[in-house]
Amino acid sequence: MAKKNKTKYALLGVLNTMSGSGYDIKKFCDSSIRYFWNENYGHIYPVLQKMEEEELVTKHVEQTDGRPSKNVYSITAKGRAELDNWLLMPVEPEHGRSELLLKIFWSKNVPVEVLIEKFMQIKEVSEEMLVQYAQIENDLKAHKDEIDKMNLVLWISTVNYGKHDSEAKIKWCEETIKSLEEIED
Amino acid sequence: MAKKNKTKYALLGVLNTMSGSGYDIKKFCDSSIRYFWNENYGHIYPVLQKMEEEELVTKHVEQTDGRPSKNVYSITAKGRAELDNWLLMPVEPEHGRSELLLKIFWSKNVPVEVLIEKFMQIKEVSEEMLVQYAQIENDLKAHKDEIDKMNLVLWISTVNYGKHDSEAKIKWCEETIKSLEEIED
DNA sequence: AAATTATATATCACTGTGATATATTTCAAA
DNA sequence: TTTGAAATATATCACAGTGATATATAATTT
Repeated sequence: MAKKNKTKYALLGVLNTMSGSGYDIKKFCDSSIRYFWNENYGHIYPVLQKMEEEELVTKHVEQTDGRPSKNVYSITAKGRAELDNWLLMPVEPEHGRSELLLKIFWSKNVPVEVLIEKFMQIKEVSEEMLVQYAQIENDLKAHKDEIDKMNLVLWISTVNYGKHDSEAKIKWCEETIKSLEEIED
Repeated sequence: MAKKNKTKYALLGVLNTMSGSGYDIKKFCDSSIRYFWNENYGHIYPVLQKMEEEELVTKHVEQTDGRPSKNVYSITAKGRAELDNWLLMPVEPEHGRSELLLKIFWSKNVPVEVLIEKFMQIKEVSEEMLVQYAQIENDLKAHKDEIDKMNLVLWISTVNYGKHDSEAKIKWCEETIKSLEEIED
């Protein structure tokens, strides 16, 4: 019927690593999985409440003075089972919507020089991303003694995905620019 | 505030090529841009209505016997201007959510053999995609005399994106499988 | 002292998704 | 031949996801 709720699994994954509030979860996401997954409060809070009802997590309220009291969530055995089960299920095919490709597809009346300029910009952004991924990989390898062996391989694999993706985009831009230049003649 | 409506531009792009009903538009999308853009009726019909109100398209009702009467939409000068304007604007950065990478990130307790098996499956799917993209490219080149020169370059570029993307995934799978095998020892 | 950043939760309006409902024609297989 | 599947055509629902905004206060920086 509707799209399947994947935020649930992102939150279960975080809570399987640490207990924390919605705010803590958001911070964790932003600092670790942000390159391929982003969460926002508008979803975190309602999904946490729903998961509590489903007994996938438990809530305990921490009183603080001044600040709003903190709702600390922890994963339950049932939640862990749900996560493990999801991890083994095949990934649902992602149709995705690429605004970039949509624009290119409809751009026949855009002047060639403007298009070439745009592809050069895309190439530059991809080159910057490549530098960022290399940095993350270095950071991971620098802390390799503190990270679980298995996690290290998996986390480096996700970074590697980004590297291959950026490299592919760069090559694609170069090839497209070349064929656009051939039109101009 | 909310996410920006991109369906609008997809529909304007289609209607810039041909006039037609919601049904026609859906068919066009499924047969041309499906690899990077998918539209569904749940969105096409309300967005068409809204665009009519904004005078980006006009509707004329075609009576048919038996079947529901067909609402044929055509793009207006205002709609064409809106499309042209959007085409020149930079692409909004896509954060995207990759269920695949999310799963890998949380998979430290999944047995290594199971993970390797999963990566082999992903590799196979990417190899199949590569074949499909090659086929589309051949089809395009076979009809190159009927296609506008500029469109041919742009459409082949979008197919090429898919090819580079698949190739990158294949390489990534091979590398990850290799590093997973090294853990097993 | 003032301004900014960090902590913390909640809600709104909107976009996007995929299933389902409804109804008829046309064509092919049993 | 009739049964049924596929194509034509529109509409609607429940839910998922987004990003901005509202509301408060503490700690830190300027």
